[in-house]
Amino acid sequence: MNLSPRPVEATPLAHDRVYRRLRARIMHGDLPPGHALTLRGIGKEYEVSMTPAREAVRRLAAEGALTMSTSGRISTPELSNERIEELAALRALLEVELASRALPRAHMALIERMQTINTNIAEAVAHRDAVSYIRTNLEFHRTLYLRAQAPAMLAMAETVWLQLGPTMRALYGRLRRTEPPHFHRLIIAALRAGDEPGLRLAVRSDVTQGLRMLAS
Amino acid sequence: MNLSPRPVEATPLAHDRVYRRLRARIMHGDLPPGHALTLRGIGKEYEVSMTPAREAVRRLAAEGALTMSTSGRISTPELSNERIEELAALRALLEVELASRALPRAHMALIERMQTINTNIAEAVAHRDAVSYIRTNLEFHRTLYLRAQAPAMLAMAETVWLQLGPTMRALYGRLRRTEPPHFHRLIIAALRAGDEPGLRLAVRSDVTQGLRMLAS
DNA sequence: ATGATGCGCTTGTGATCACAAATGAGCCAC
DNA sequence: GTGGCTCATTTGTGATCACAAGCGCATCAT
Repeated sequence: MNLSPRPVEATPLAHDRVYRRLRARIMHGDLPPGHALTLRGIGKEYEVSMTPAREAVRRLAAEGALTMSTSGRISTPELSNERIEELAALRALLEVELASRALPRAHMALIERMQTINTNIAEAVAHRDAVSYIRTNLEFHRTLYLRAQAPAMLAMAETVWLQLGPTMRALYGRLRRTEPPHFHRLIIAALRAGDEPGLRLAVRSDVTQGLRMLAS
Repeated sequence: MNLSPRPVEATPLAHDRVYRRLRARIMHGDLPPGHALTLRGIGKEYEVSMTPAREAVRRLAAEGALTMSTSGRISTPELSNERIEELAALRALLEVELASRALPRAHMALIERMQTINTNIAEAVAHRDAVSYIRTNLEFHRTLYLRAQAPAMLAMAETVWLQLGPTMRALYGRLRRTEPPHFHRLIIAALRAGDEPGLRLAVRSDVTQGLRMLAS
């Protein structure tokens, strides 16, 4: 048996580092729709060669976080209105189910953590910081969904978030919002009350409300 | 403007060929759970170098069609019962919605095509051919869902099929089935009648029935 | 017989390179 | 000025290579 003091920290793998950092930037709306990227540029930025950069890009393209033209040029996607509506419907479908599964497992500590995150969201809104707003908003949802104990379902929801990242940045950039998300309070209230139909409605409303106005 | 007689057939790209052929094999149950693969072996089989083979494998691993050990070894996944049940729930969630969206667009020609496919399924069952059974069964579902005009949703459903491919092979291999799928007839009947609740129930039953017995 | 040990070979990773295609800026003709 | 053409540059693709780590088998001691 191997009892040698093997280092615990796994994955110093180059392509995985690049993938994760790029993924976070895209999901959180750091890049606008249609933004162009190059393999050599990515490699230079993350101090790797083209090979791991290409693997990271390929994976993100497969997940819909990046698009590749017929000639292989890389850019963030510019979604059609039909695609946006479909992704919003997917969010509703998946996240309502995730919330419903998380409800029986949601104890008080979780609800309080969500409330804390909600104040951070309000802060991001006050500072007109689109990236912070998107990131904390997703953190609010993910905190709840982690309790659903449904990793494949959560992964699919995150893939949808990823595809919507650049588009959400474009939305929240031009949307002059002043109040923190209203439906988050309804979600928290439904969680406290153990009200499943109310929770499903609140999540569906929160998810579709913001995205309905994306259809410019 | 470019009026040169450019060849119409796009994508002679090596990594894409490898990806598609591997994906089809996995989705249709050509490989059992836990089957090991190597980059050099794949490259040799499809007459490419390691580079495109690795890109194809990475993409399939990202979609859950392959698993990579901490040391990078490649194999088809061996799913836990919890994961199987979660994927079955995802199938139900997504495919019920897809069927529901396809219903108003399903004209007679589509229903007749589905019926033809259904006879092919019966034939595969009669021949005890697991791969043919899985392939024609998925073709039956995809034919319906294509009418939903929801490409992102269909892509997610196919990702679930992909993850279940090897496991479904293992199931249908040991399951001695004699009759063609019963719920397919209910799906067709609901389509003819324009009965949406009946269609949703039939699809959900068909999807969960086969997978419920996967939990050995 | 059983378990540990050591080693050779297989395997994935990432860098580099040659190549072809496409892009875009500059130039020219009208 | 406007439109089309040309060419240098950028960019993605895929092959090859050096390297390190892991797996598995044979060997050996007990």
